Amino acid sequence: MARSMESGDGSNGGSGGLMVTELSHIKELVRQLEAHLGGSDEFCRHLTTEIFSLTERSIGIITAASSSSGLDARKREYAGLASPFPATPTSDVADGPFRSTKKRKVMEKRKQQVRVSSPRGGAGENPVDDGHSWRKYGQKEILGAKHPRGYYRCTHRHSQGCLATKQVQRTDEDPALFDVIYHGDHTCVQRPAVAAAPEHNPDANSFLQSLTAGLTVKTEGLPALAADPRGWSATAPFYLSTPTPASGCPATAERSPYSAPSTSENWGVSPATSDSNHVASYLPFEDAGWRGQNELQEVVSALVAASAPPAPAVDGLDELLDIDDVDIASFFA
DNA sequence: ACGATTTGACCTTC
DNA sequence: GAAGGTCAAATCGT
Repeated sequence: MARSMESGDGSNGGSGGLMVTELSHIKELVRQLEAHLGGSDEFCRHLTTEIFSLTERSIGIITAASSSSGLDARKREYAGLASPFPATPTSDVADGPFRSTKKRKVMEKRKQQVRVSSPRGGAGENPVDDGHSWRKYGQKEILGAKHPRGYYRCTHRHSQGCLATKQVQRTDEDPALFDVIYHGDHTCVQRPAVAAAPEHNPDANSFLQSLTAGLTVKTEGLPALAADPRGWSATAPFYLSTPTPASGCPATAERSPYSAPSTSENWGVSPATSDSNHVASYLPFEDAGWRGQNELQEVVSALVAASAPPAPAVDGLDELLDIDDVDIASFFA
């Protein structure tokens, strides 16, 4: 979908309208579903409400992205949707790529926060491979957090001056989930080994088909991920991300928008054996075209999470319900 | 031997 | 001074 939204250099022009139409259709179907459900199943009703809200939100995002310059959307992305945490105070000022002292590194301002699951359902030490090769350079116990935060920088930092970094921290509430904060853009060259599956999705129907595929994979391959209590999106195990303008750095370039990985073990992992040849599988940050797409990704991811059947455990359901009440309210605040 | 990880020290910001 | 981010020597894995 992201790809269909891309429509050249990030304008969301043509296909956006189609998508809005299709999303409106989803809305209507959900409304009908809700009507059919009556009062029979509270959880199902909750889900329909959730899906309805997210669909509306998606429409809003598409509309906004296609009618406005990127600034506002990006501000929103940083301020509310993606990052519940205050911006790193030291990250505002640009600086040279290298320094000679131990002066604190000044990060690029661009920042993206996502939540990812462990590829082994929580057993893995690290979240799923995001397609870039990272080198760990530090770990720190964080006050109030149960798990330490790992600091990673791009493997090609020295060879290519790539300044991308990320911080990975296991969430307190669910050890299977990781909070990943990305700083800076990859400027390194990491040639994608494969450009998986659907090459292009020209219209919203493709988007919906792929969304369905994503839902299936999500449901079958991984434990249900509840919508986040703090308004995070649970990053679904499929790629909704998107290709960036052709002029972008190869590391951030092409990938099919949502090639659904087949298992929880291998999704997002490059088939290449060399760590420097990872597929640019999902791109937490990028220019123009990504802006609104990312928001939509979050929306769809959350939609997927909300649509996934809850784990058998009953308490999970209660938690989910509580969480989503807050989440929904925040959407329209 | 080389690259990645670990970990304590150091640095910056608040 | 506390907390978070980074450095770099030591260590580990291949």
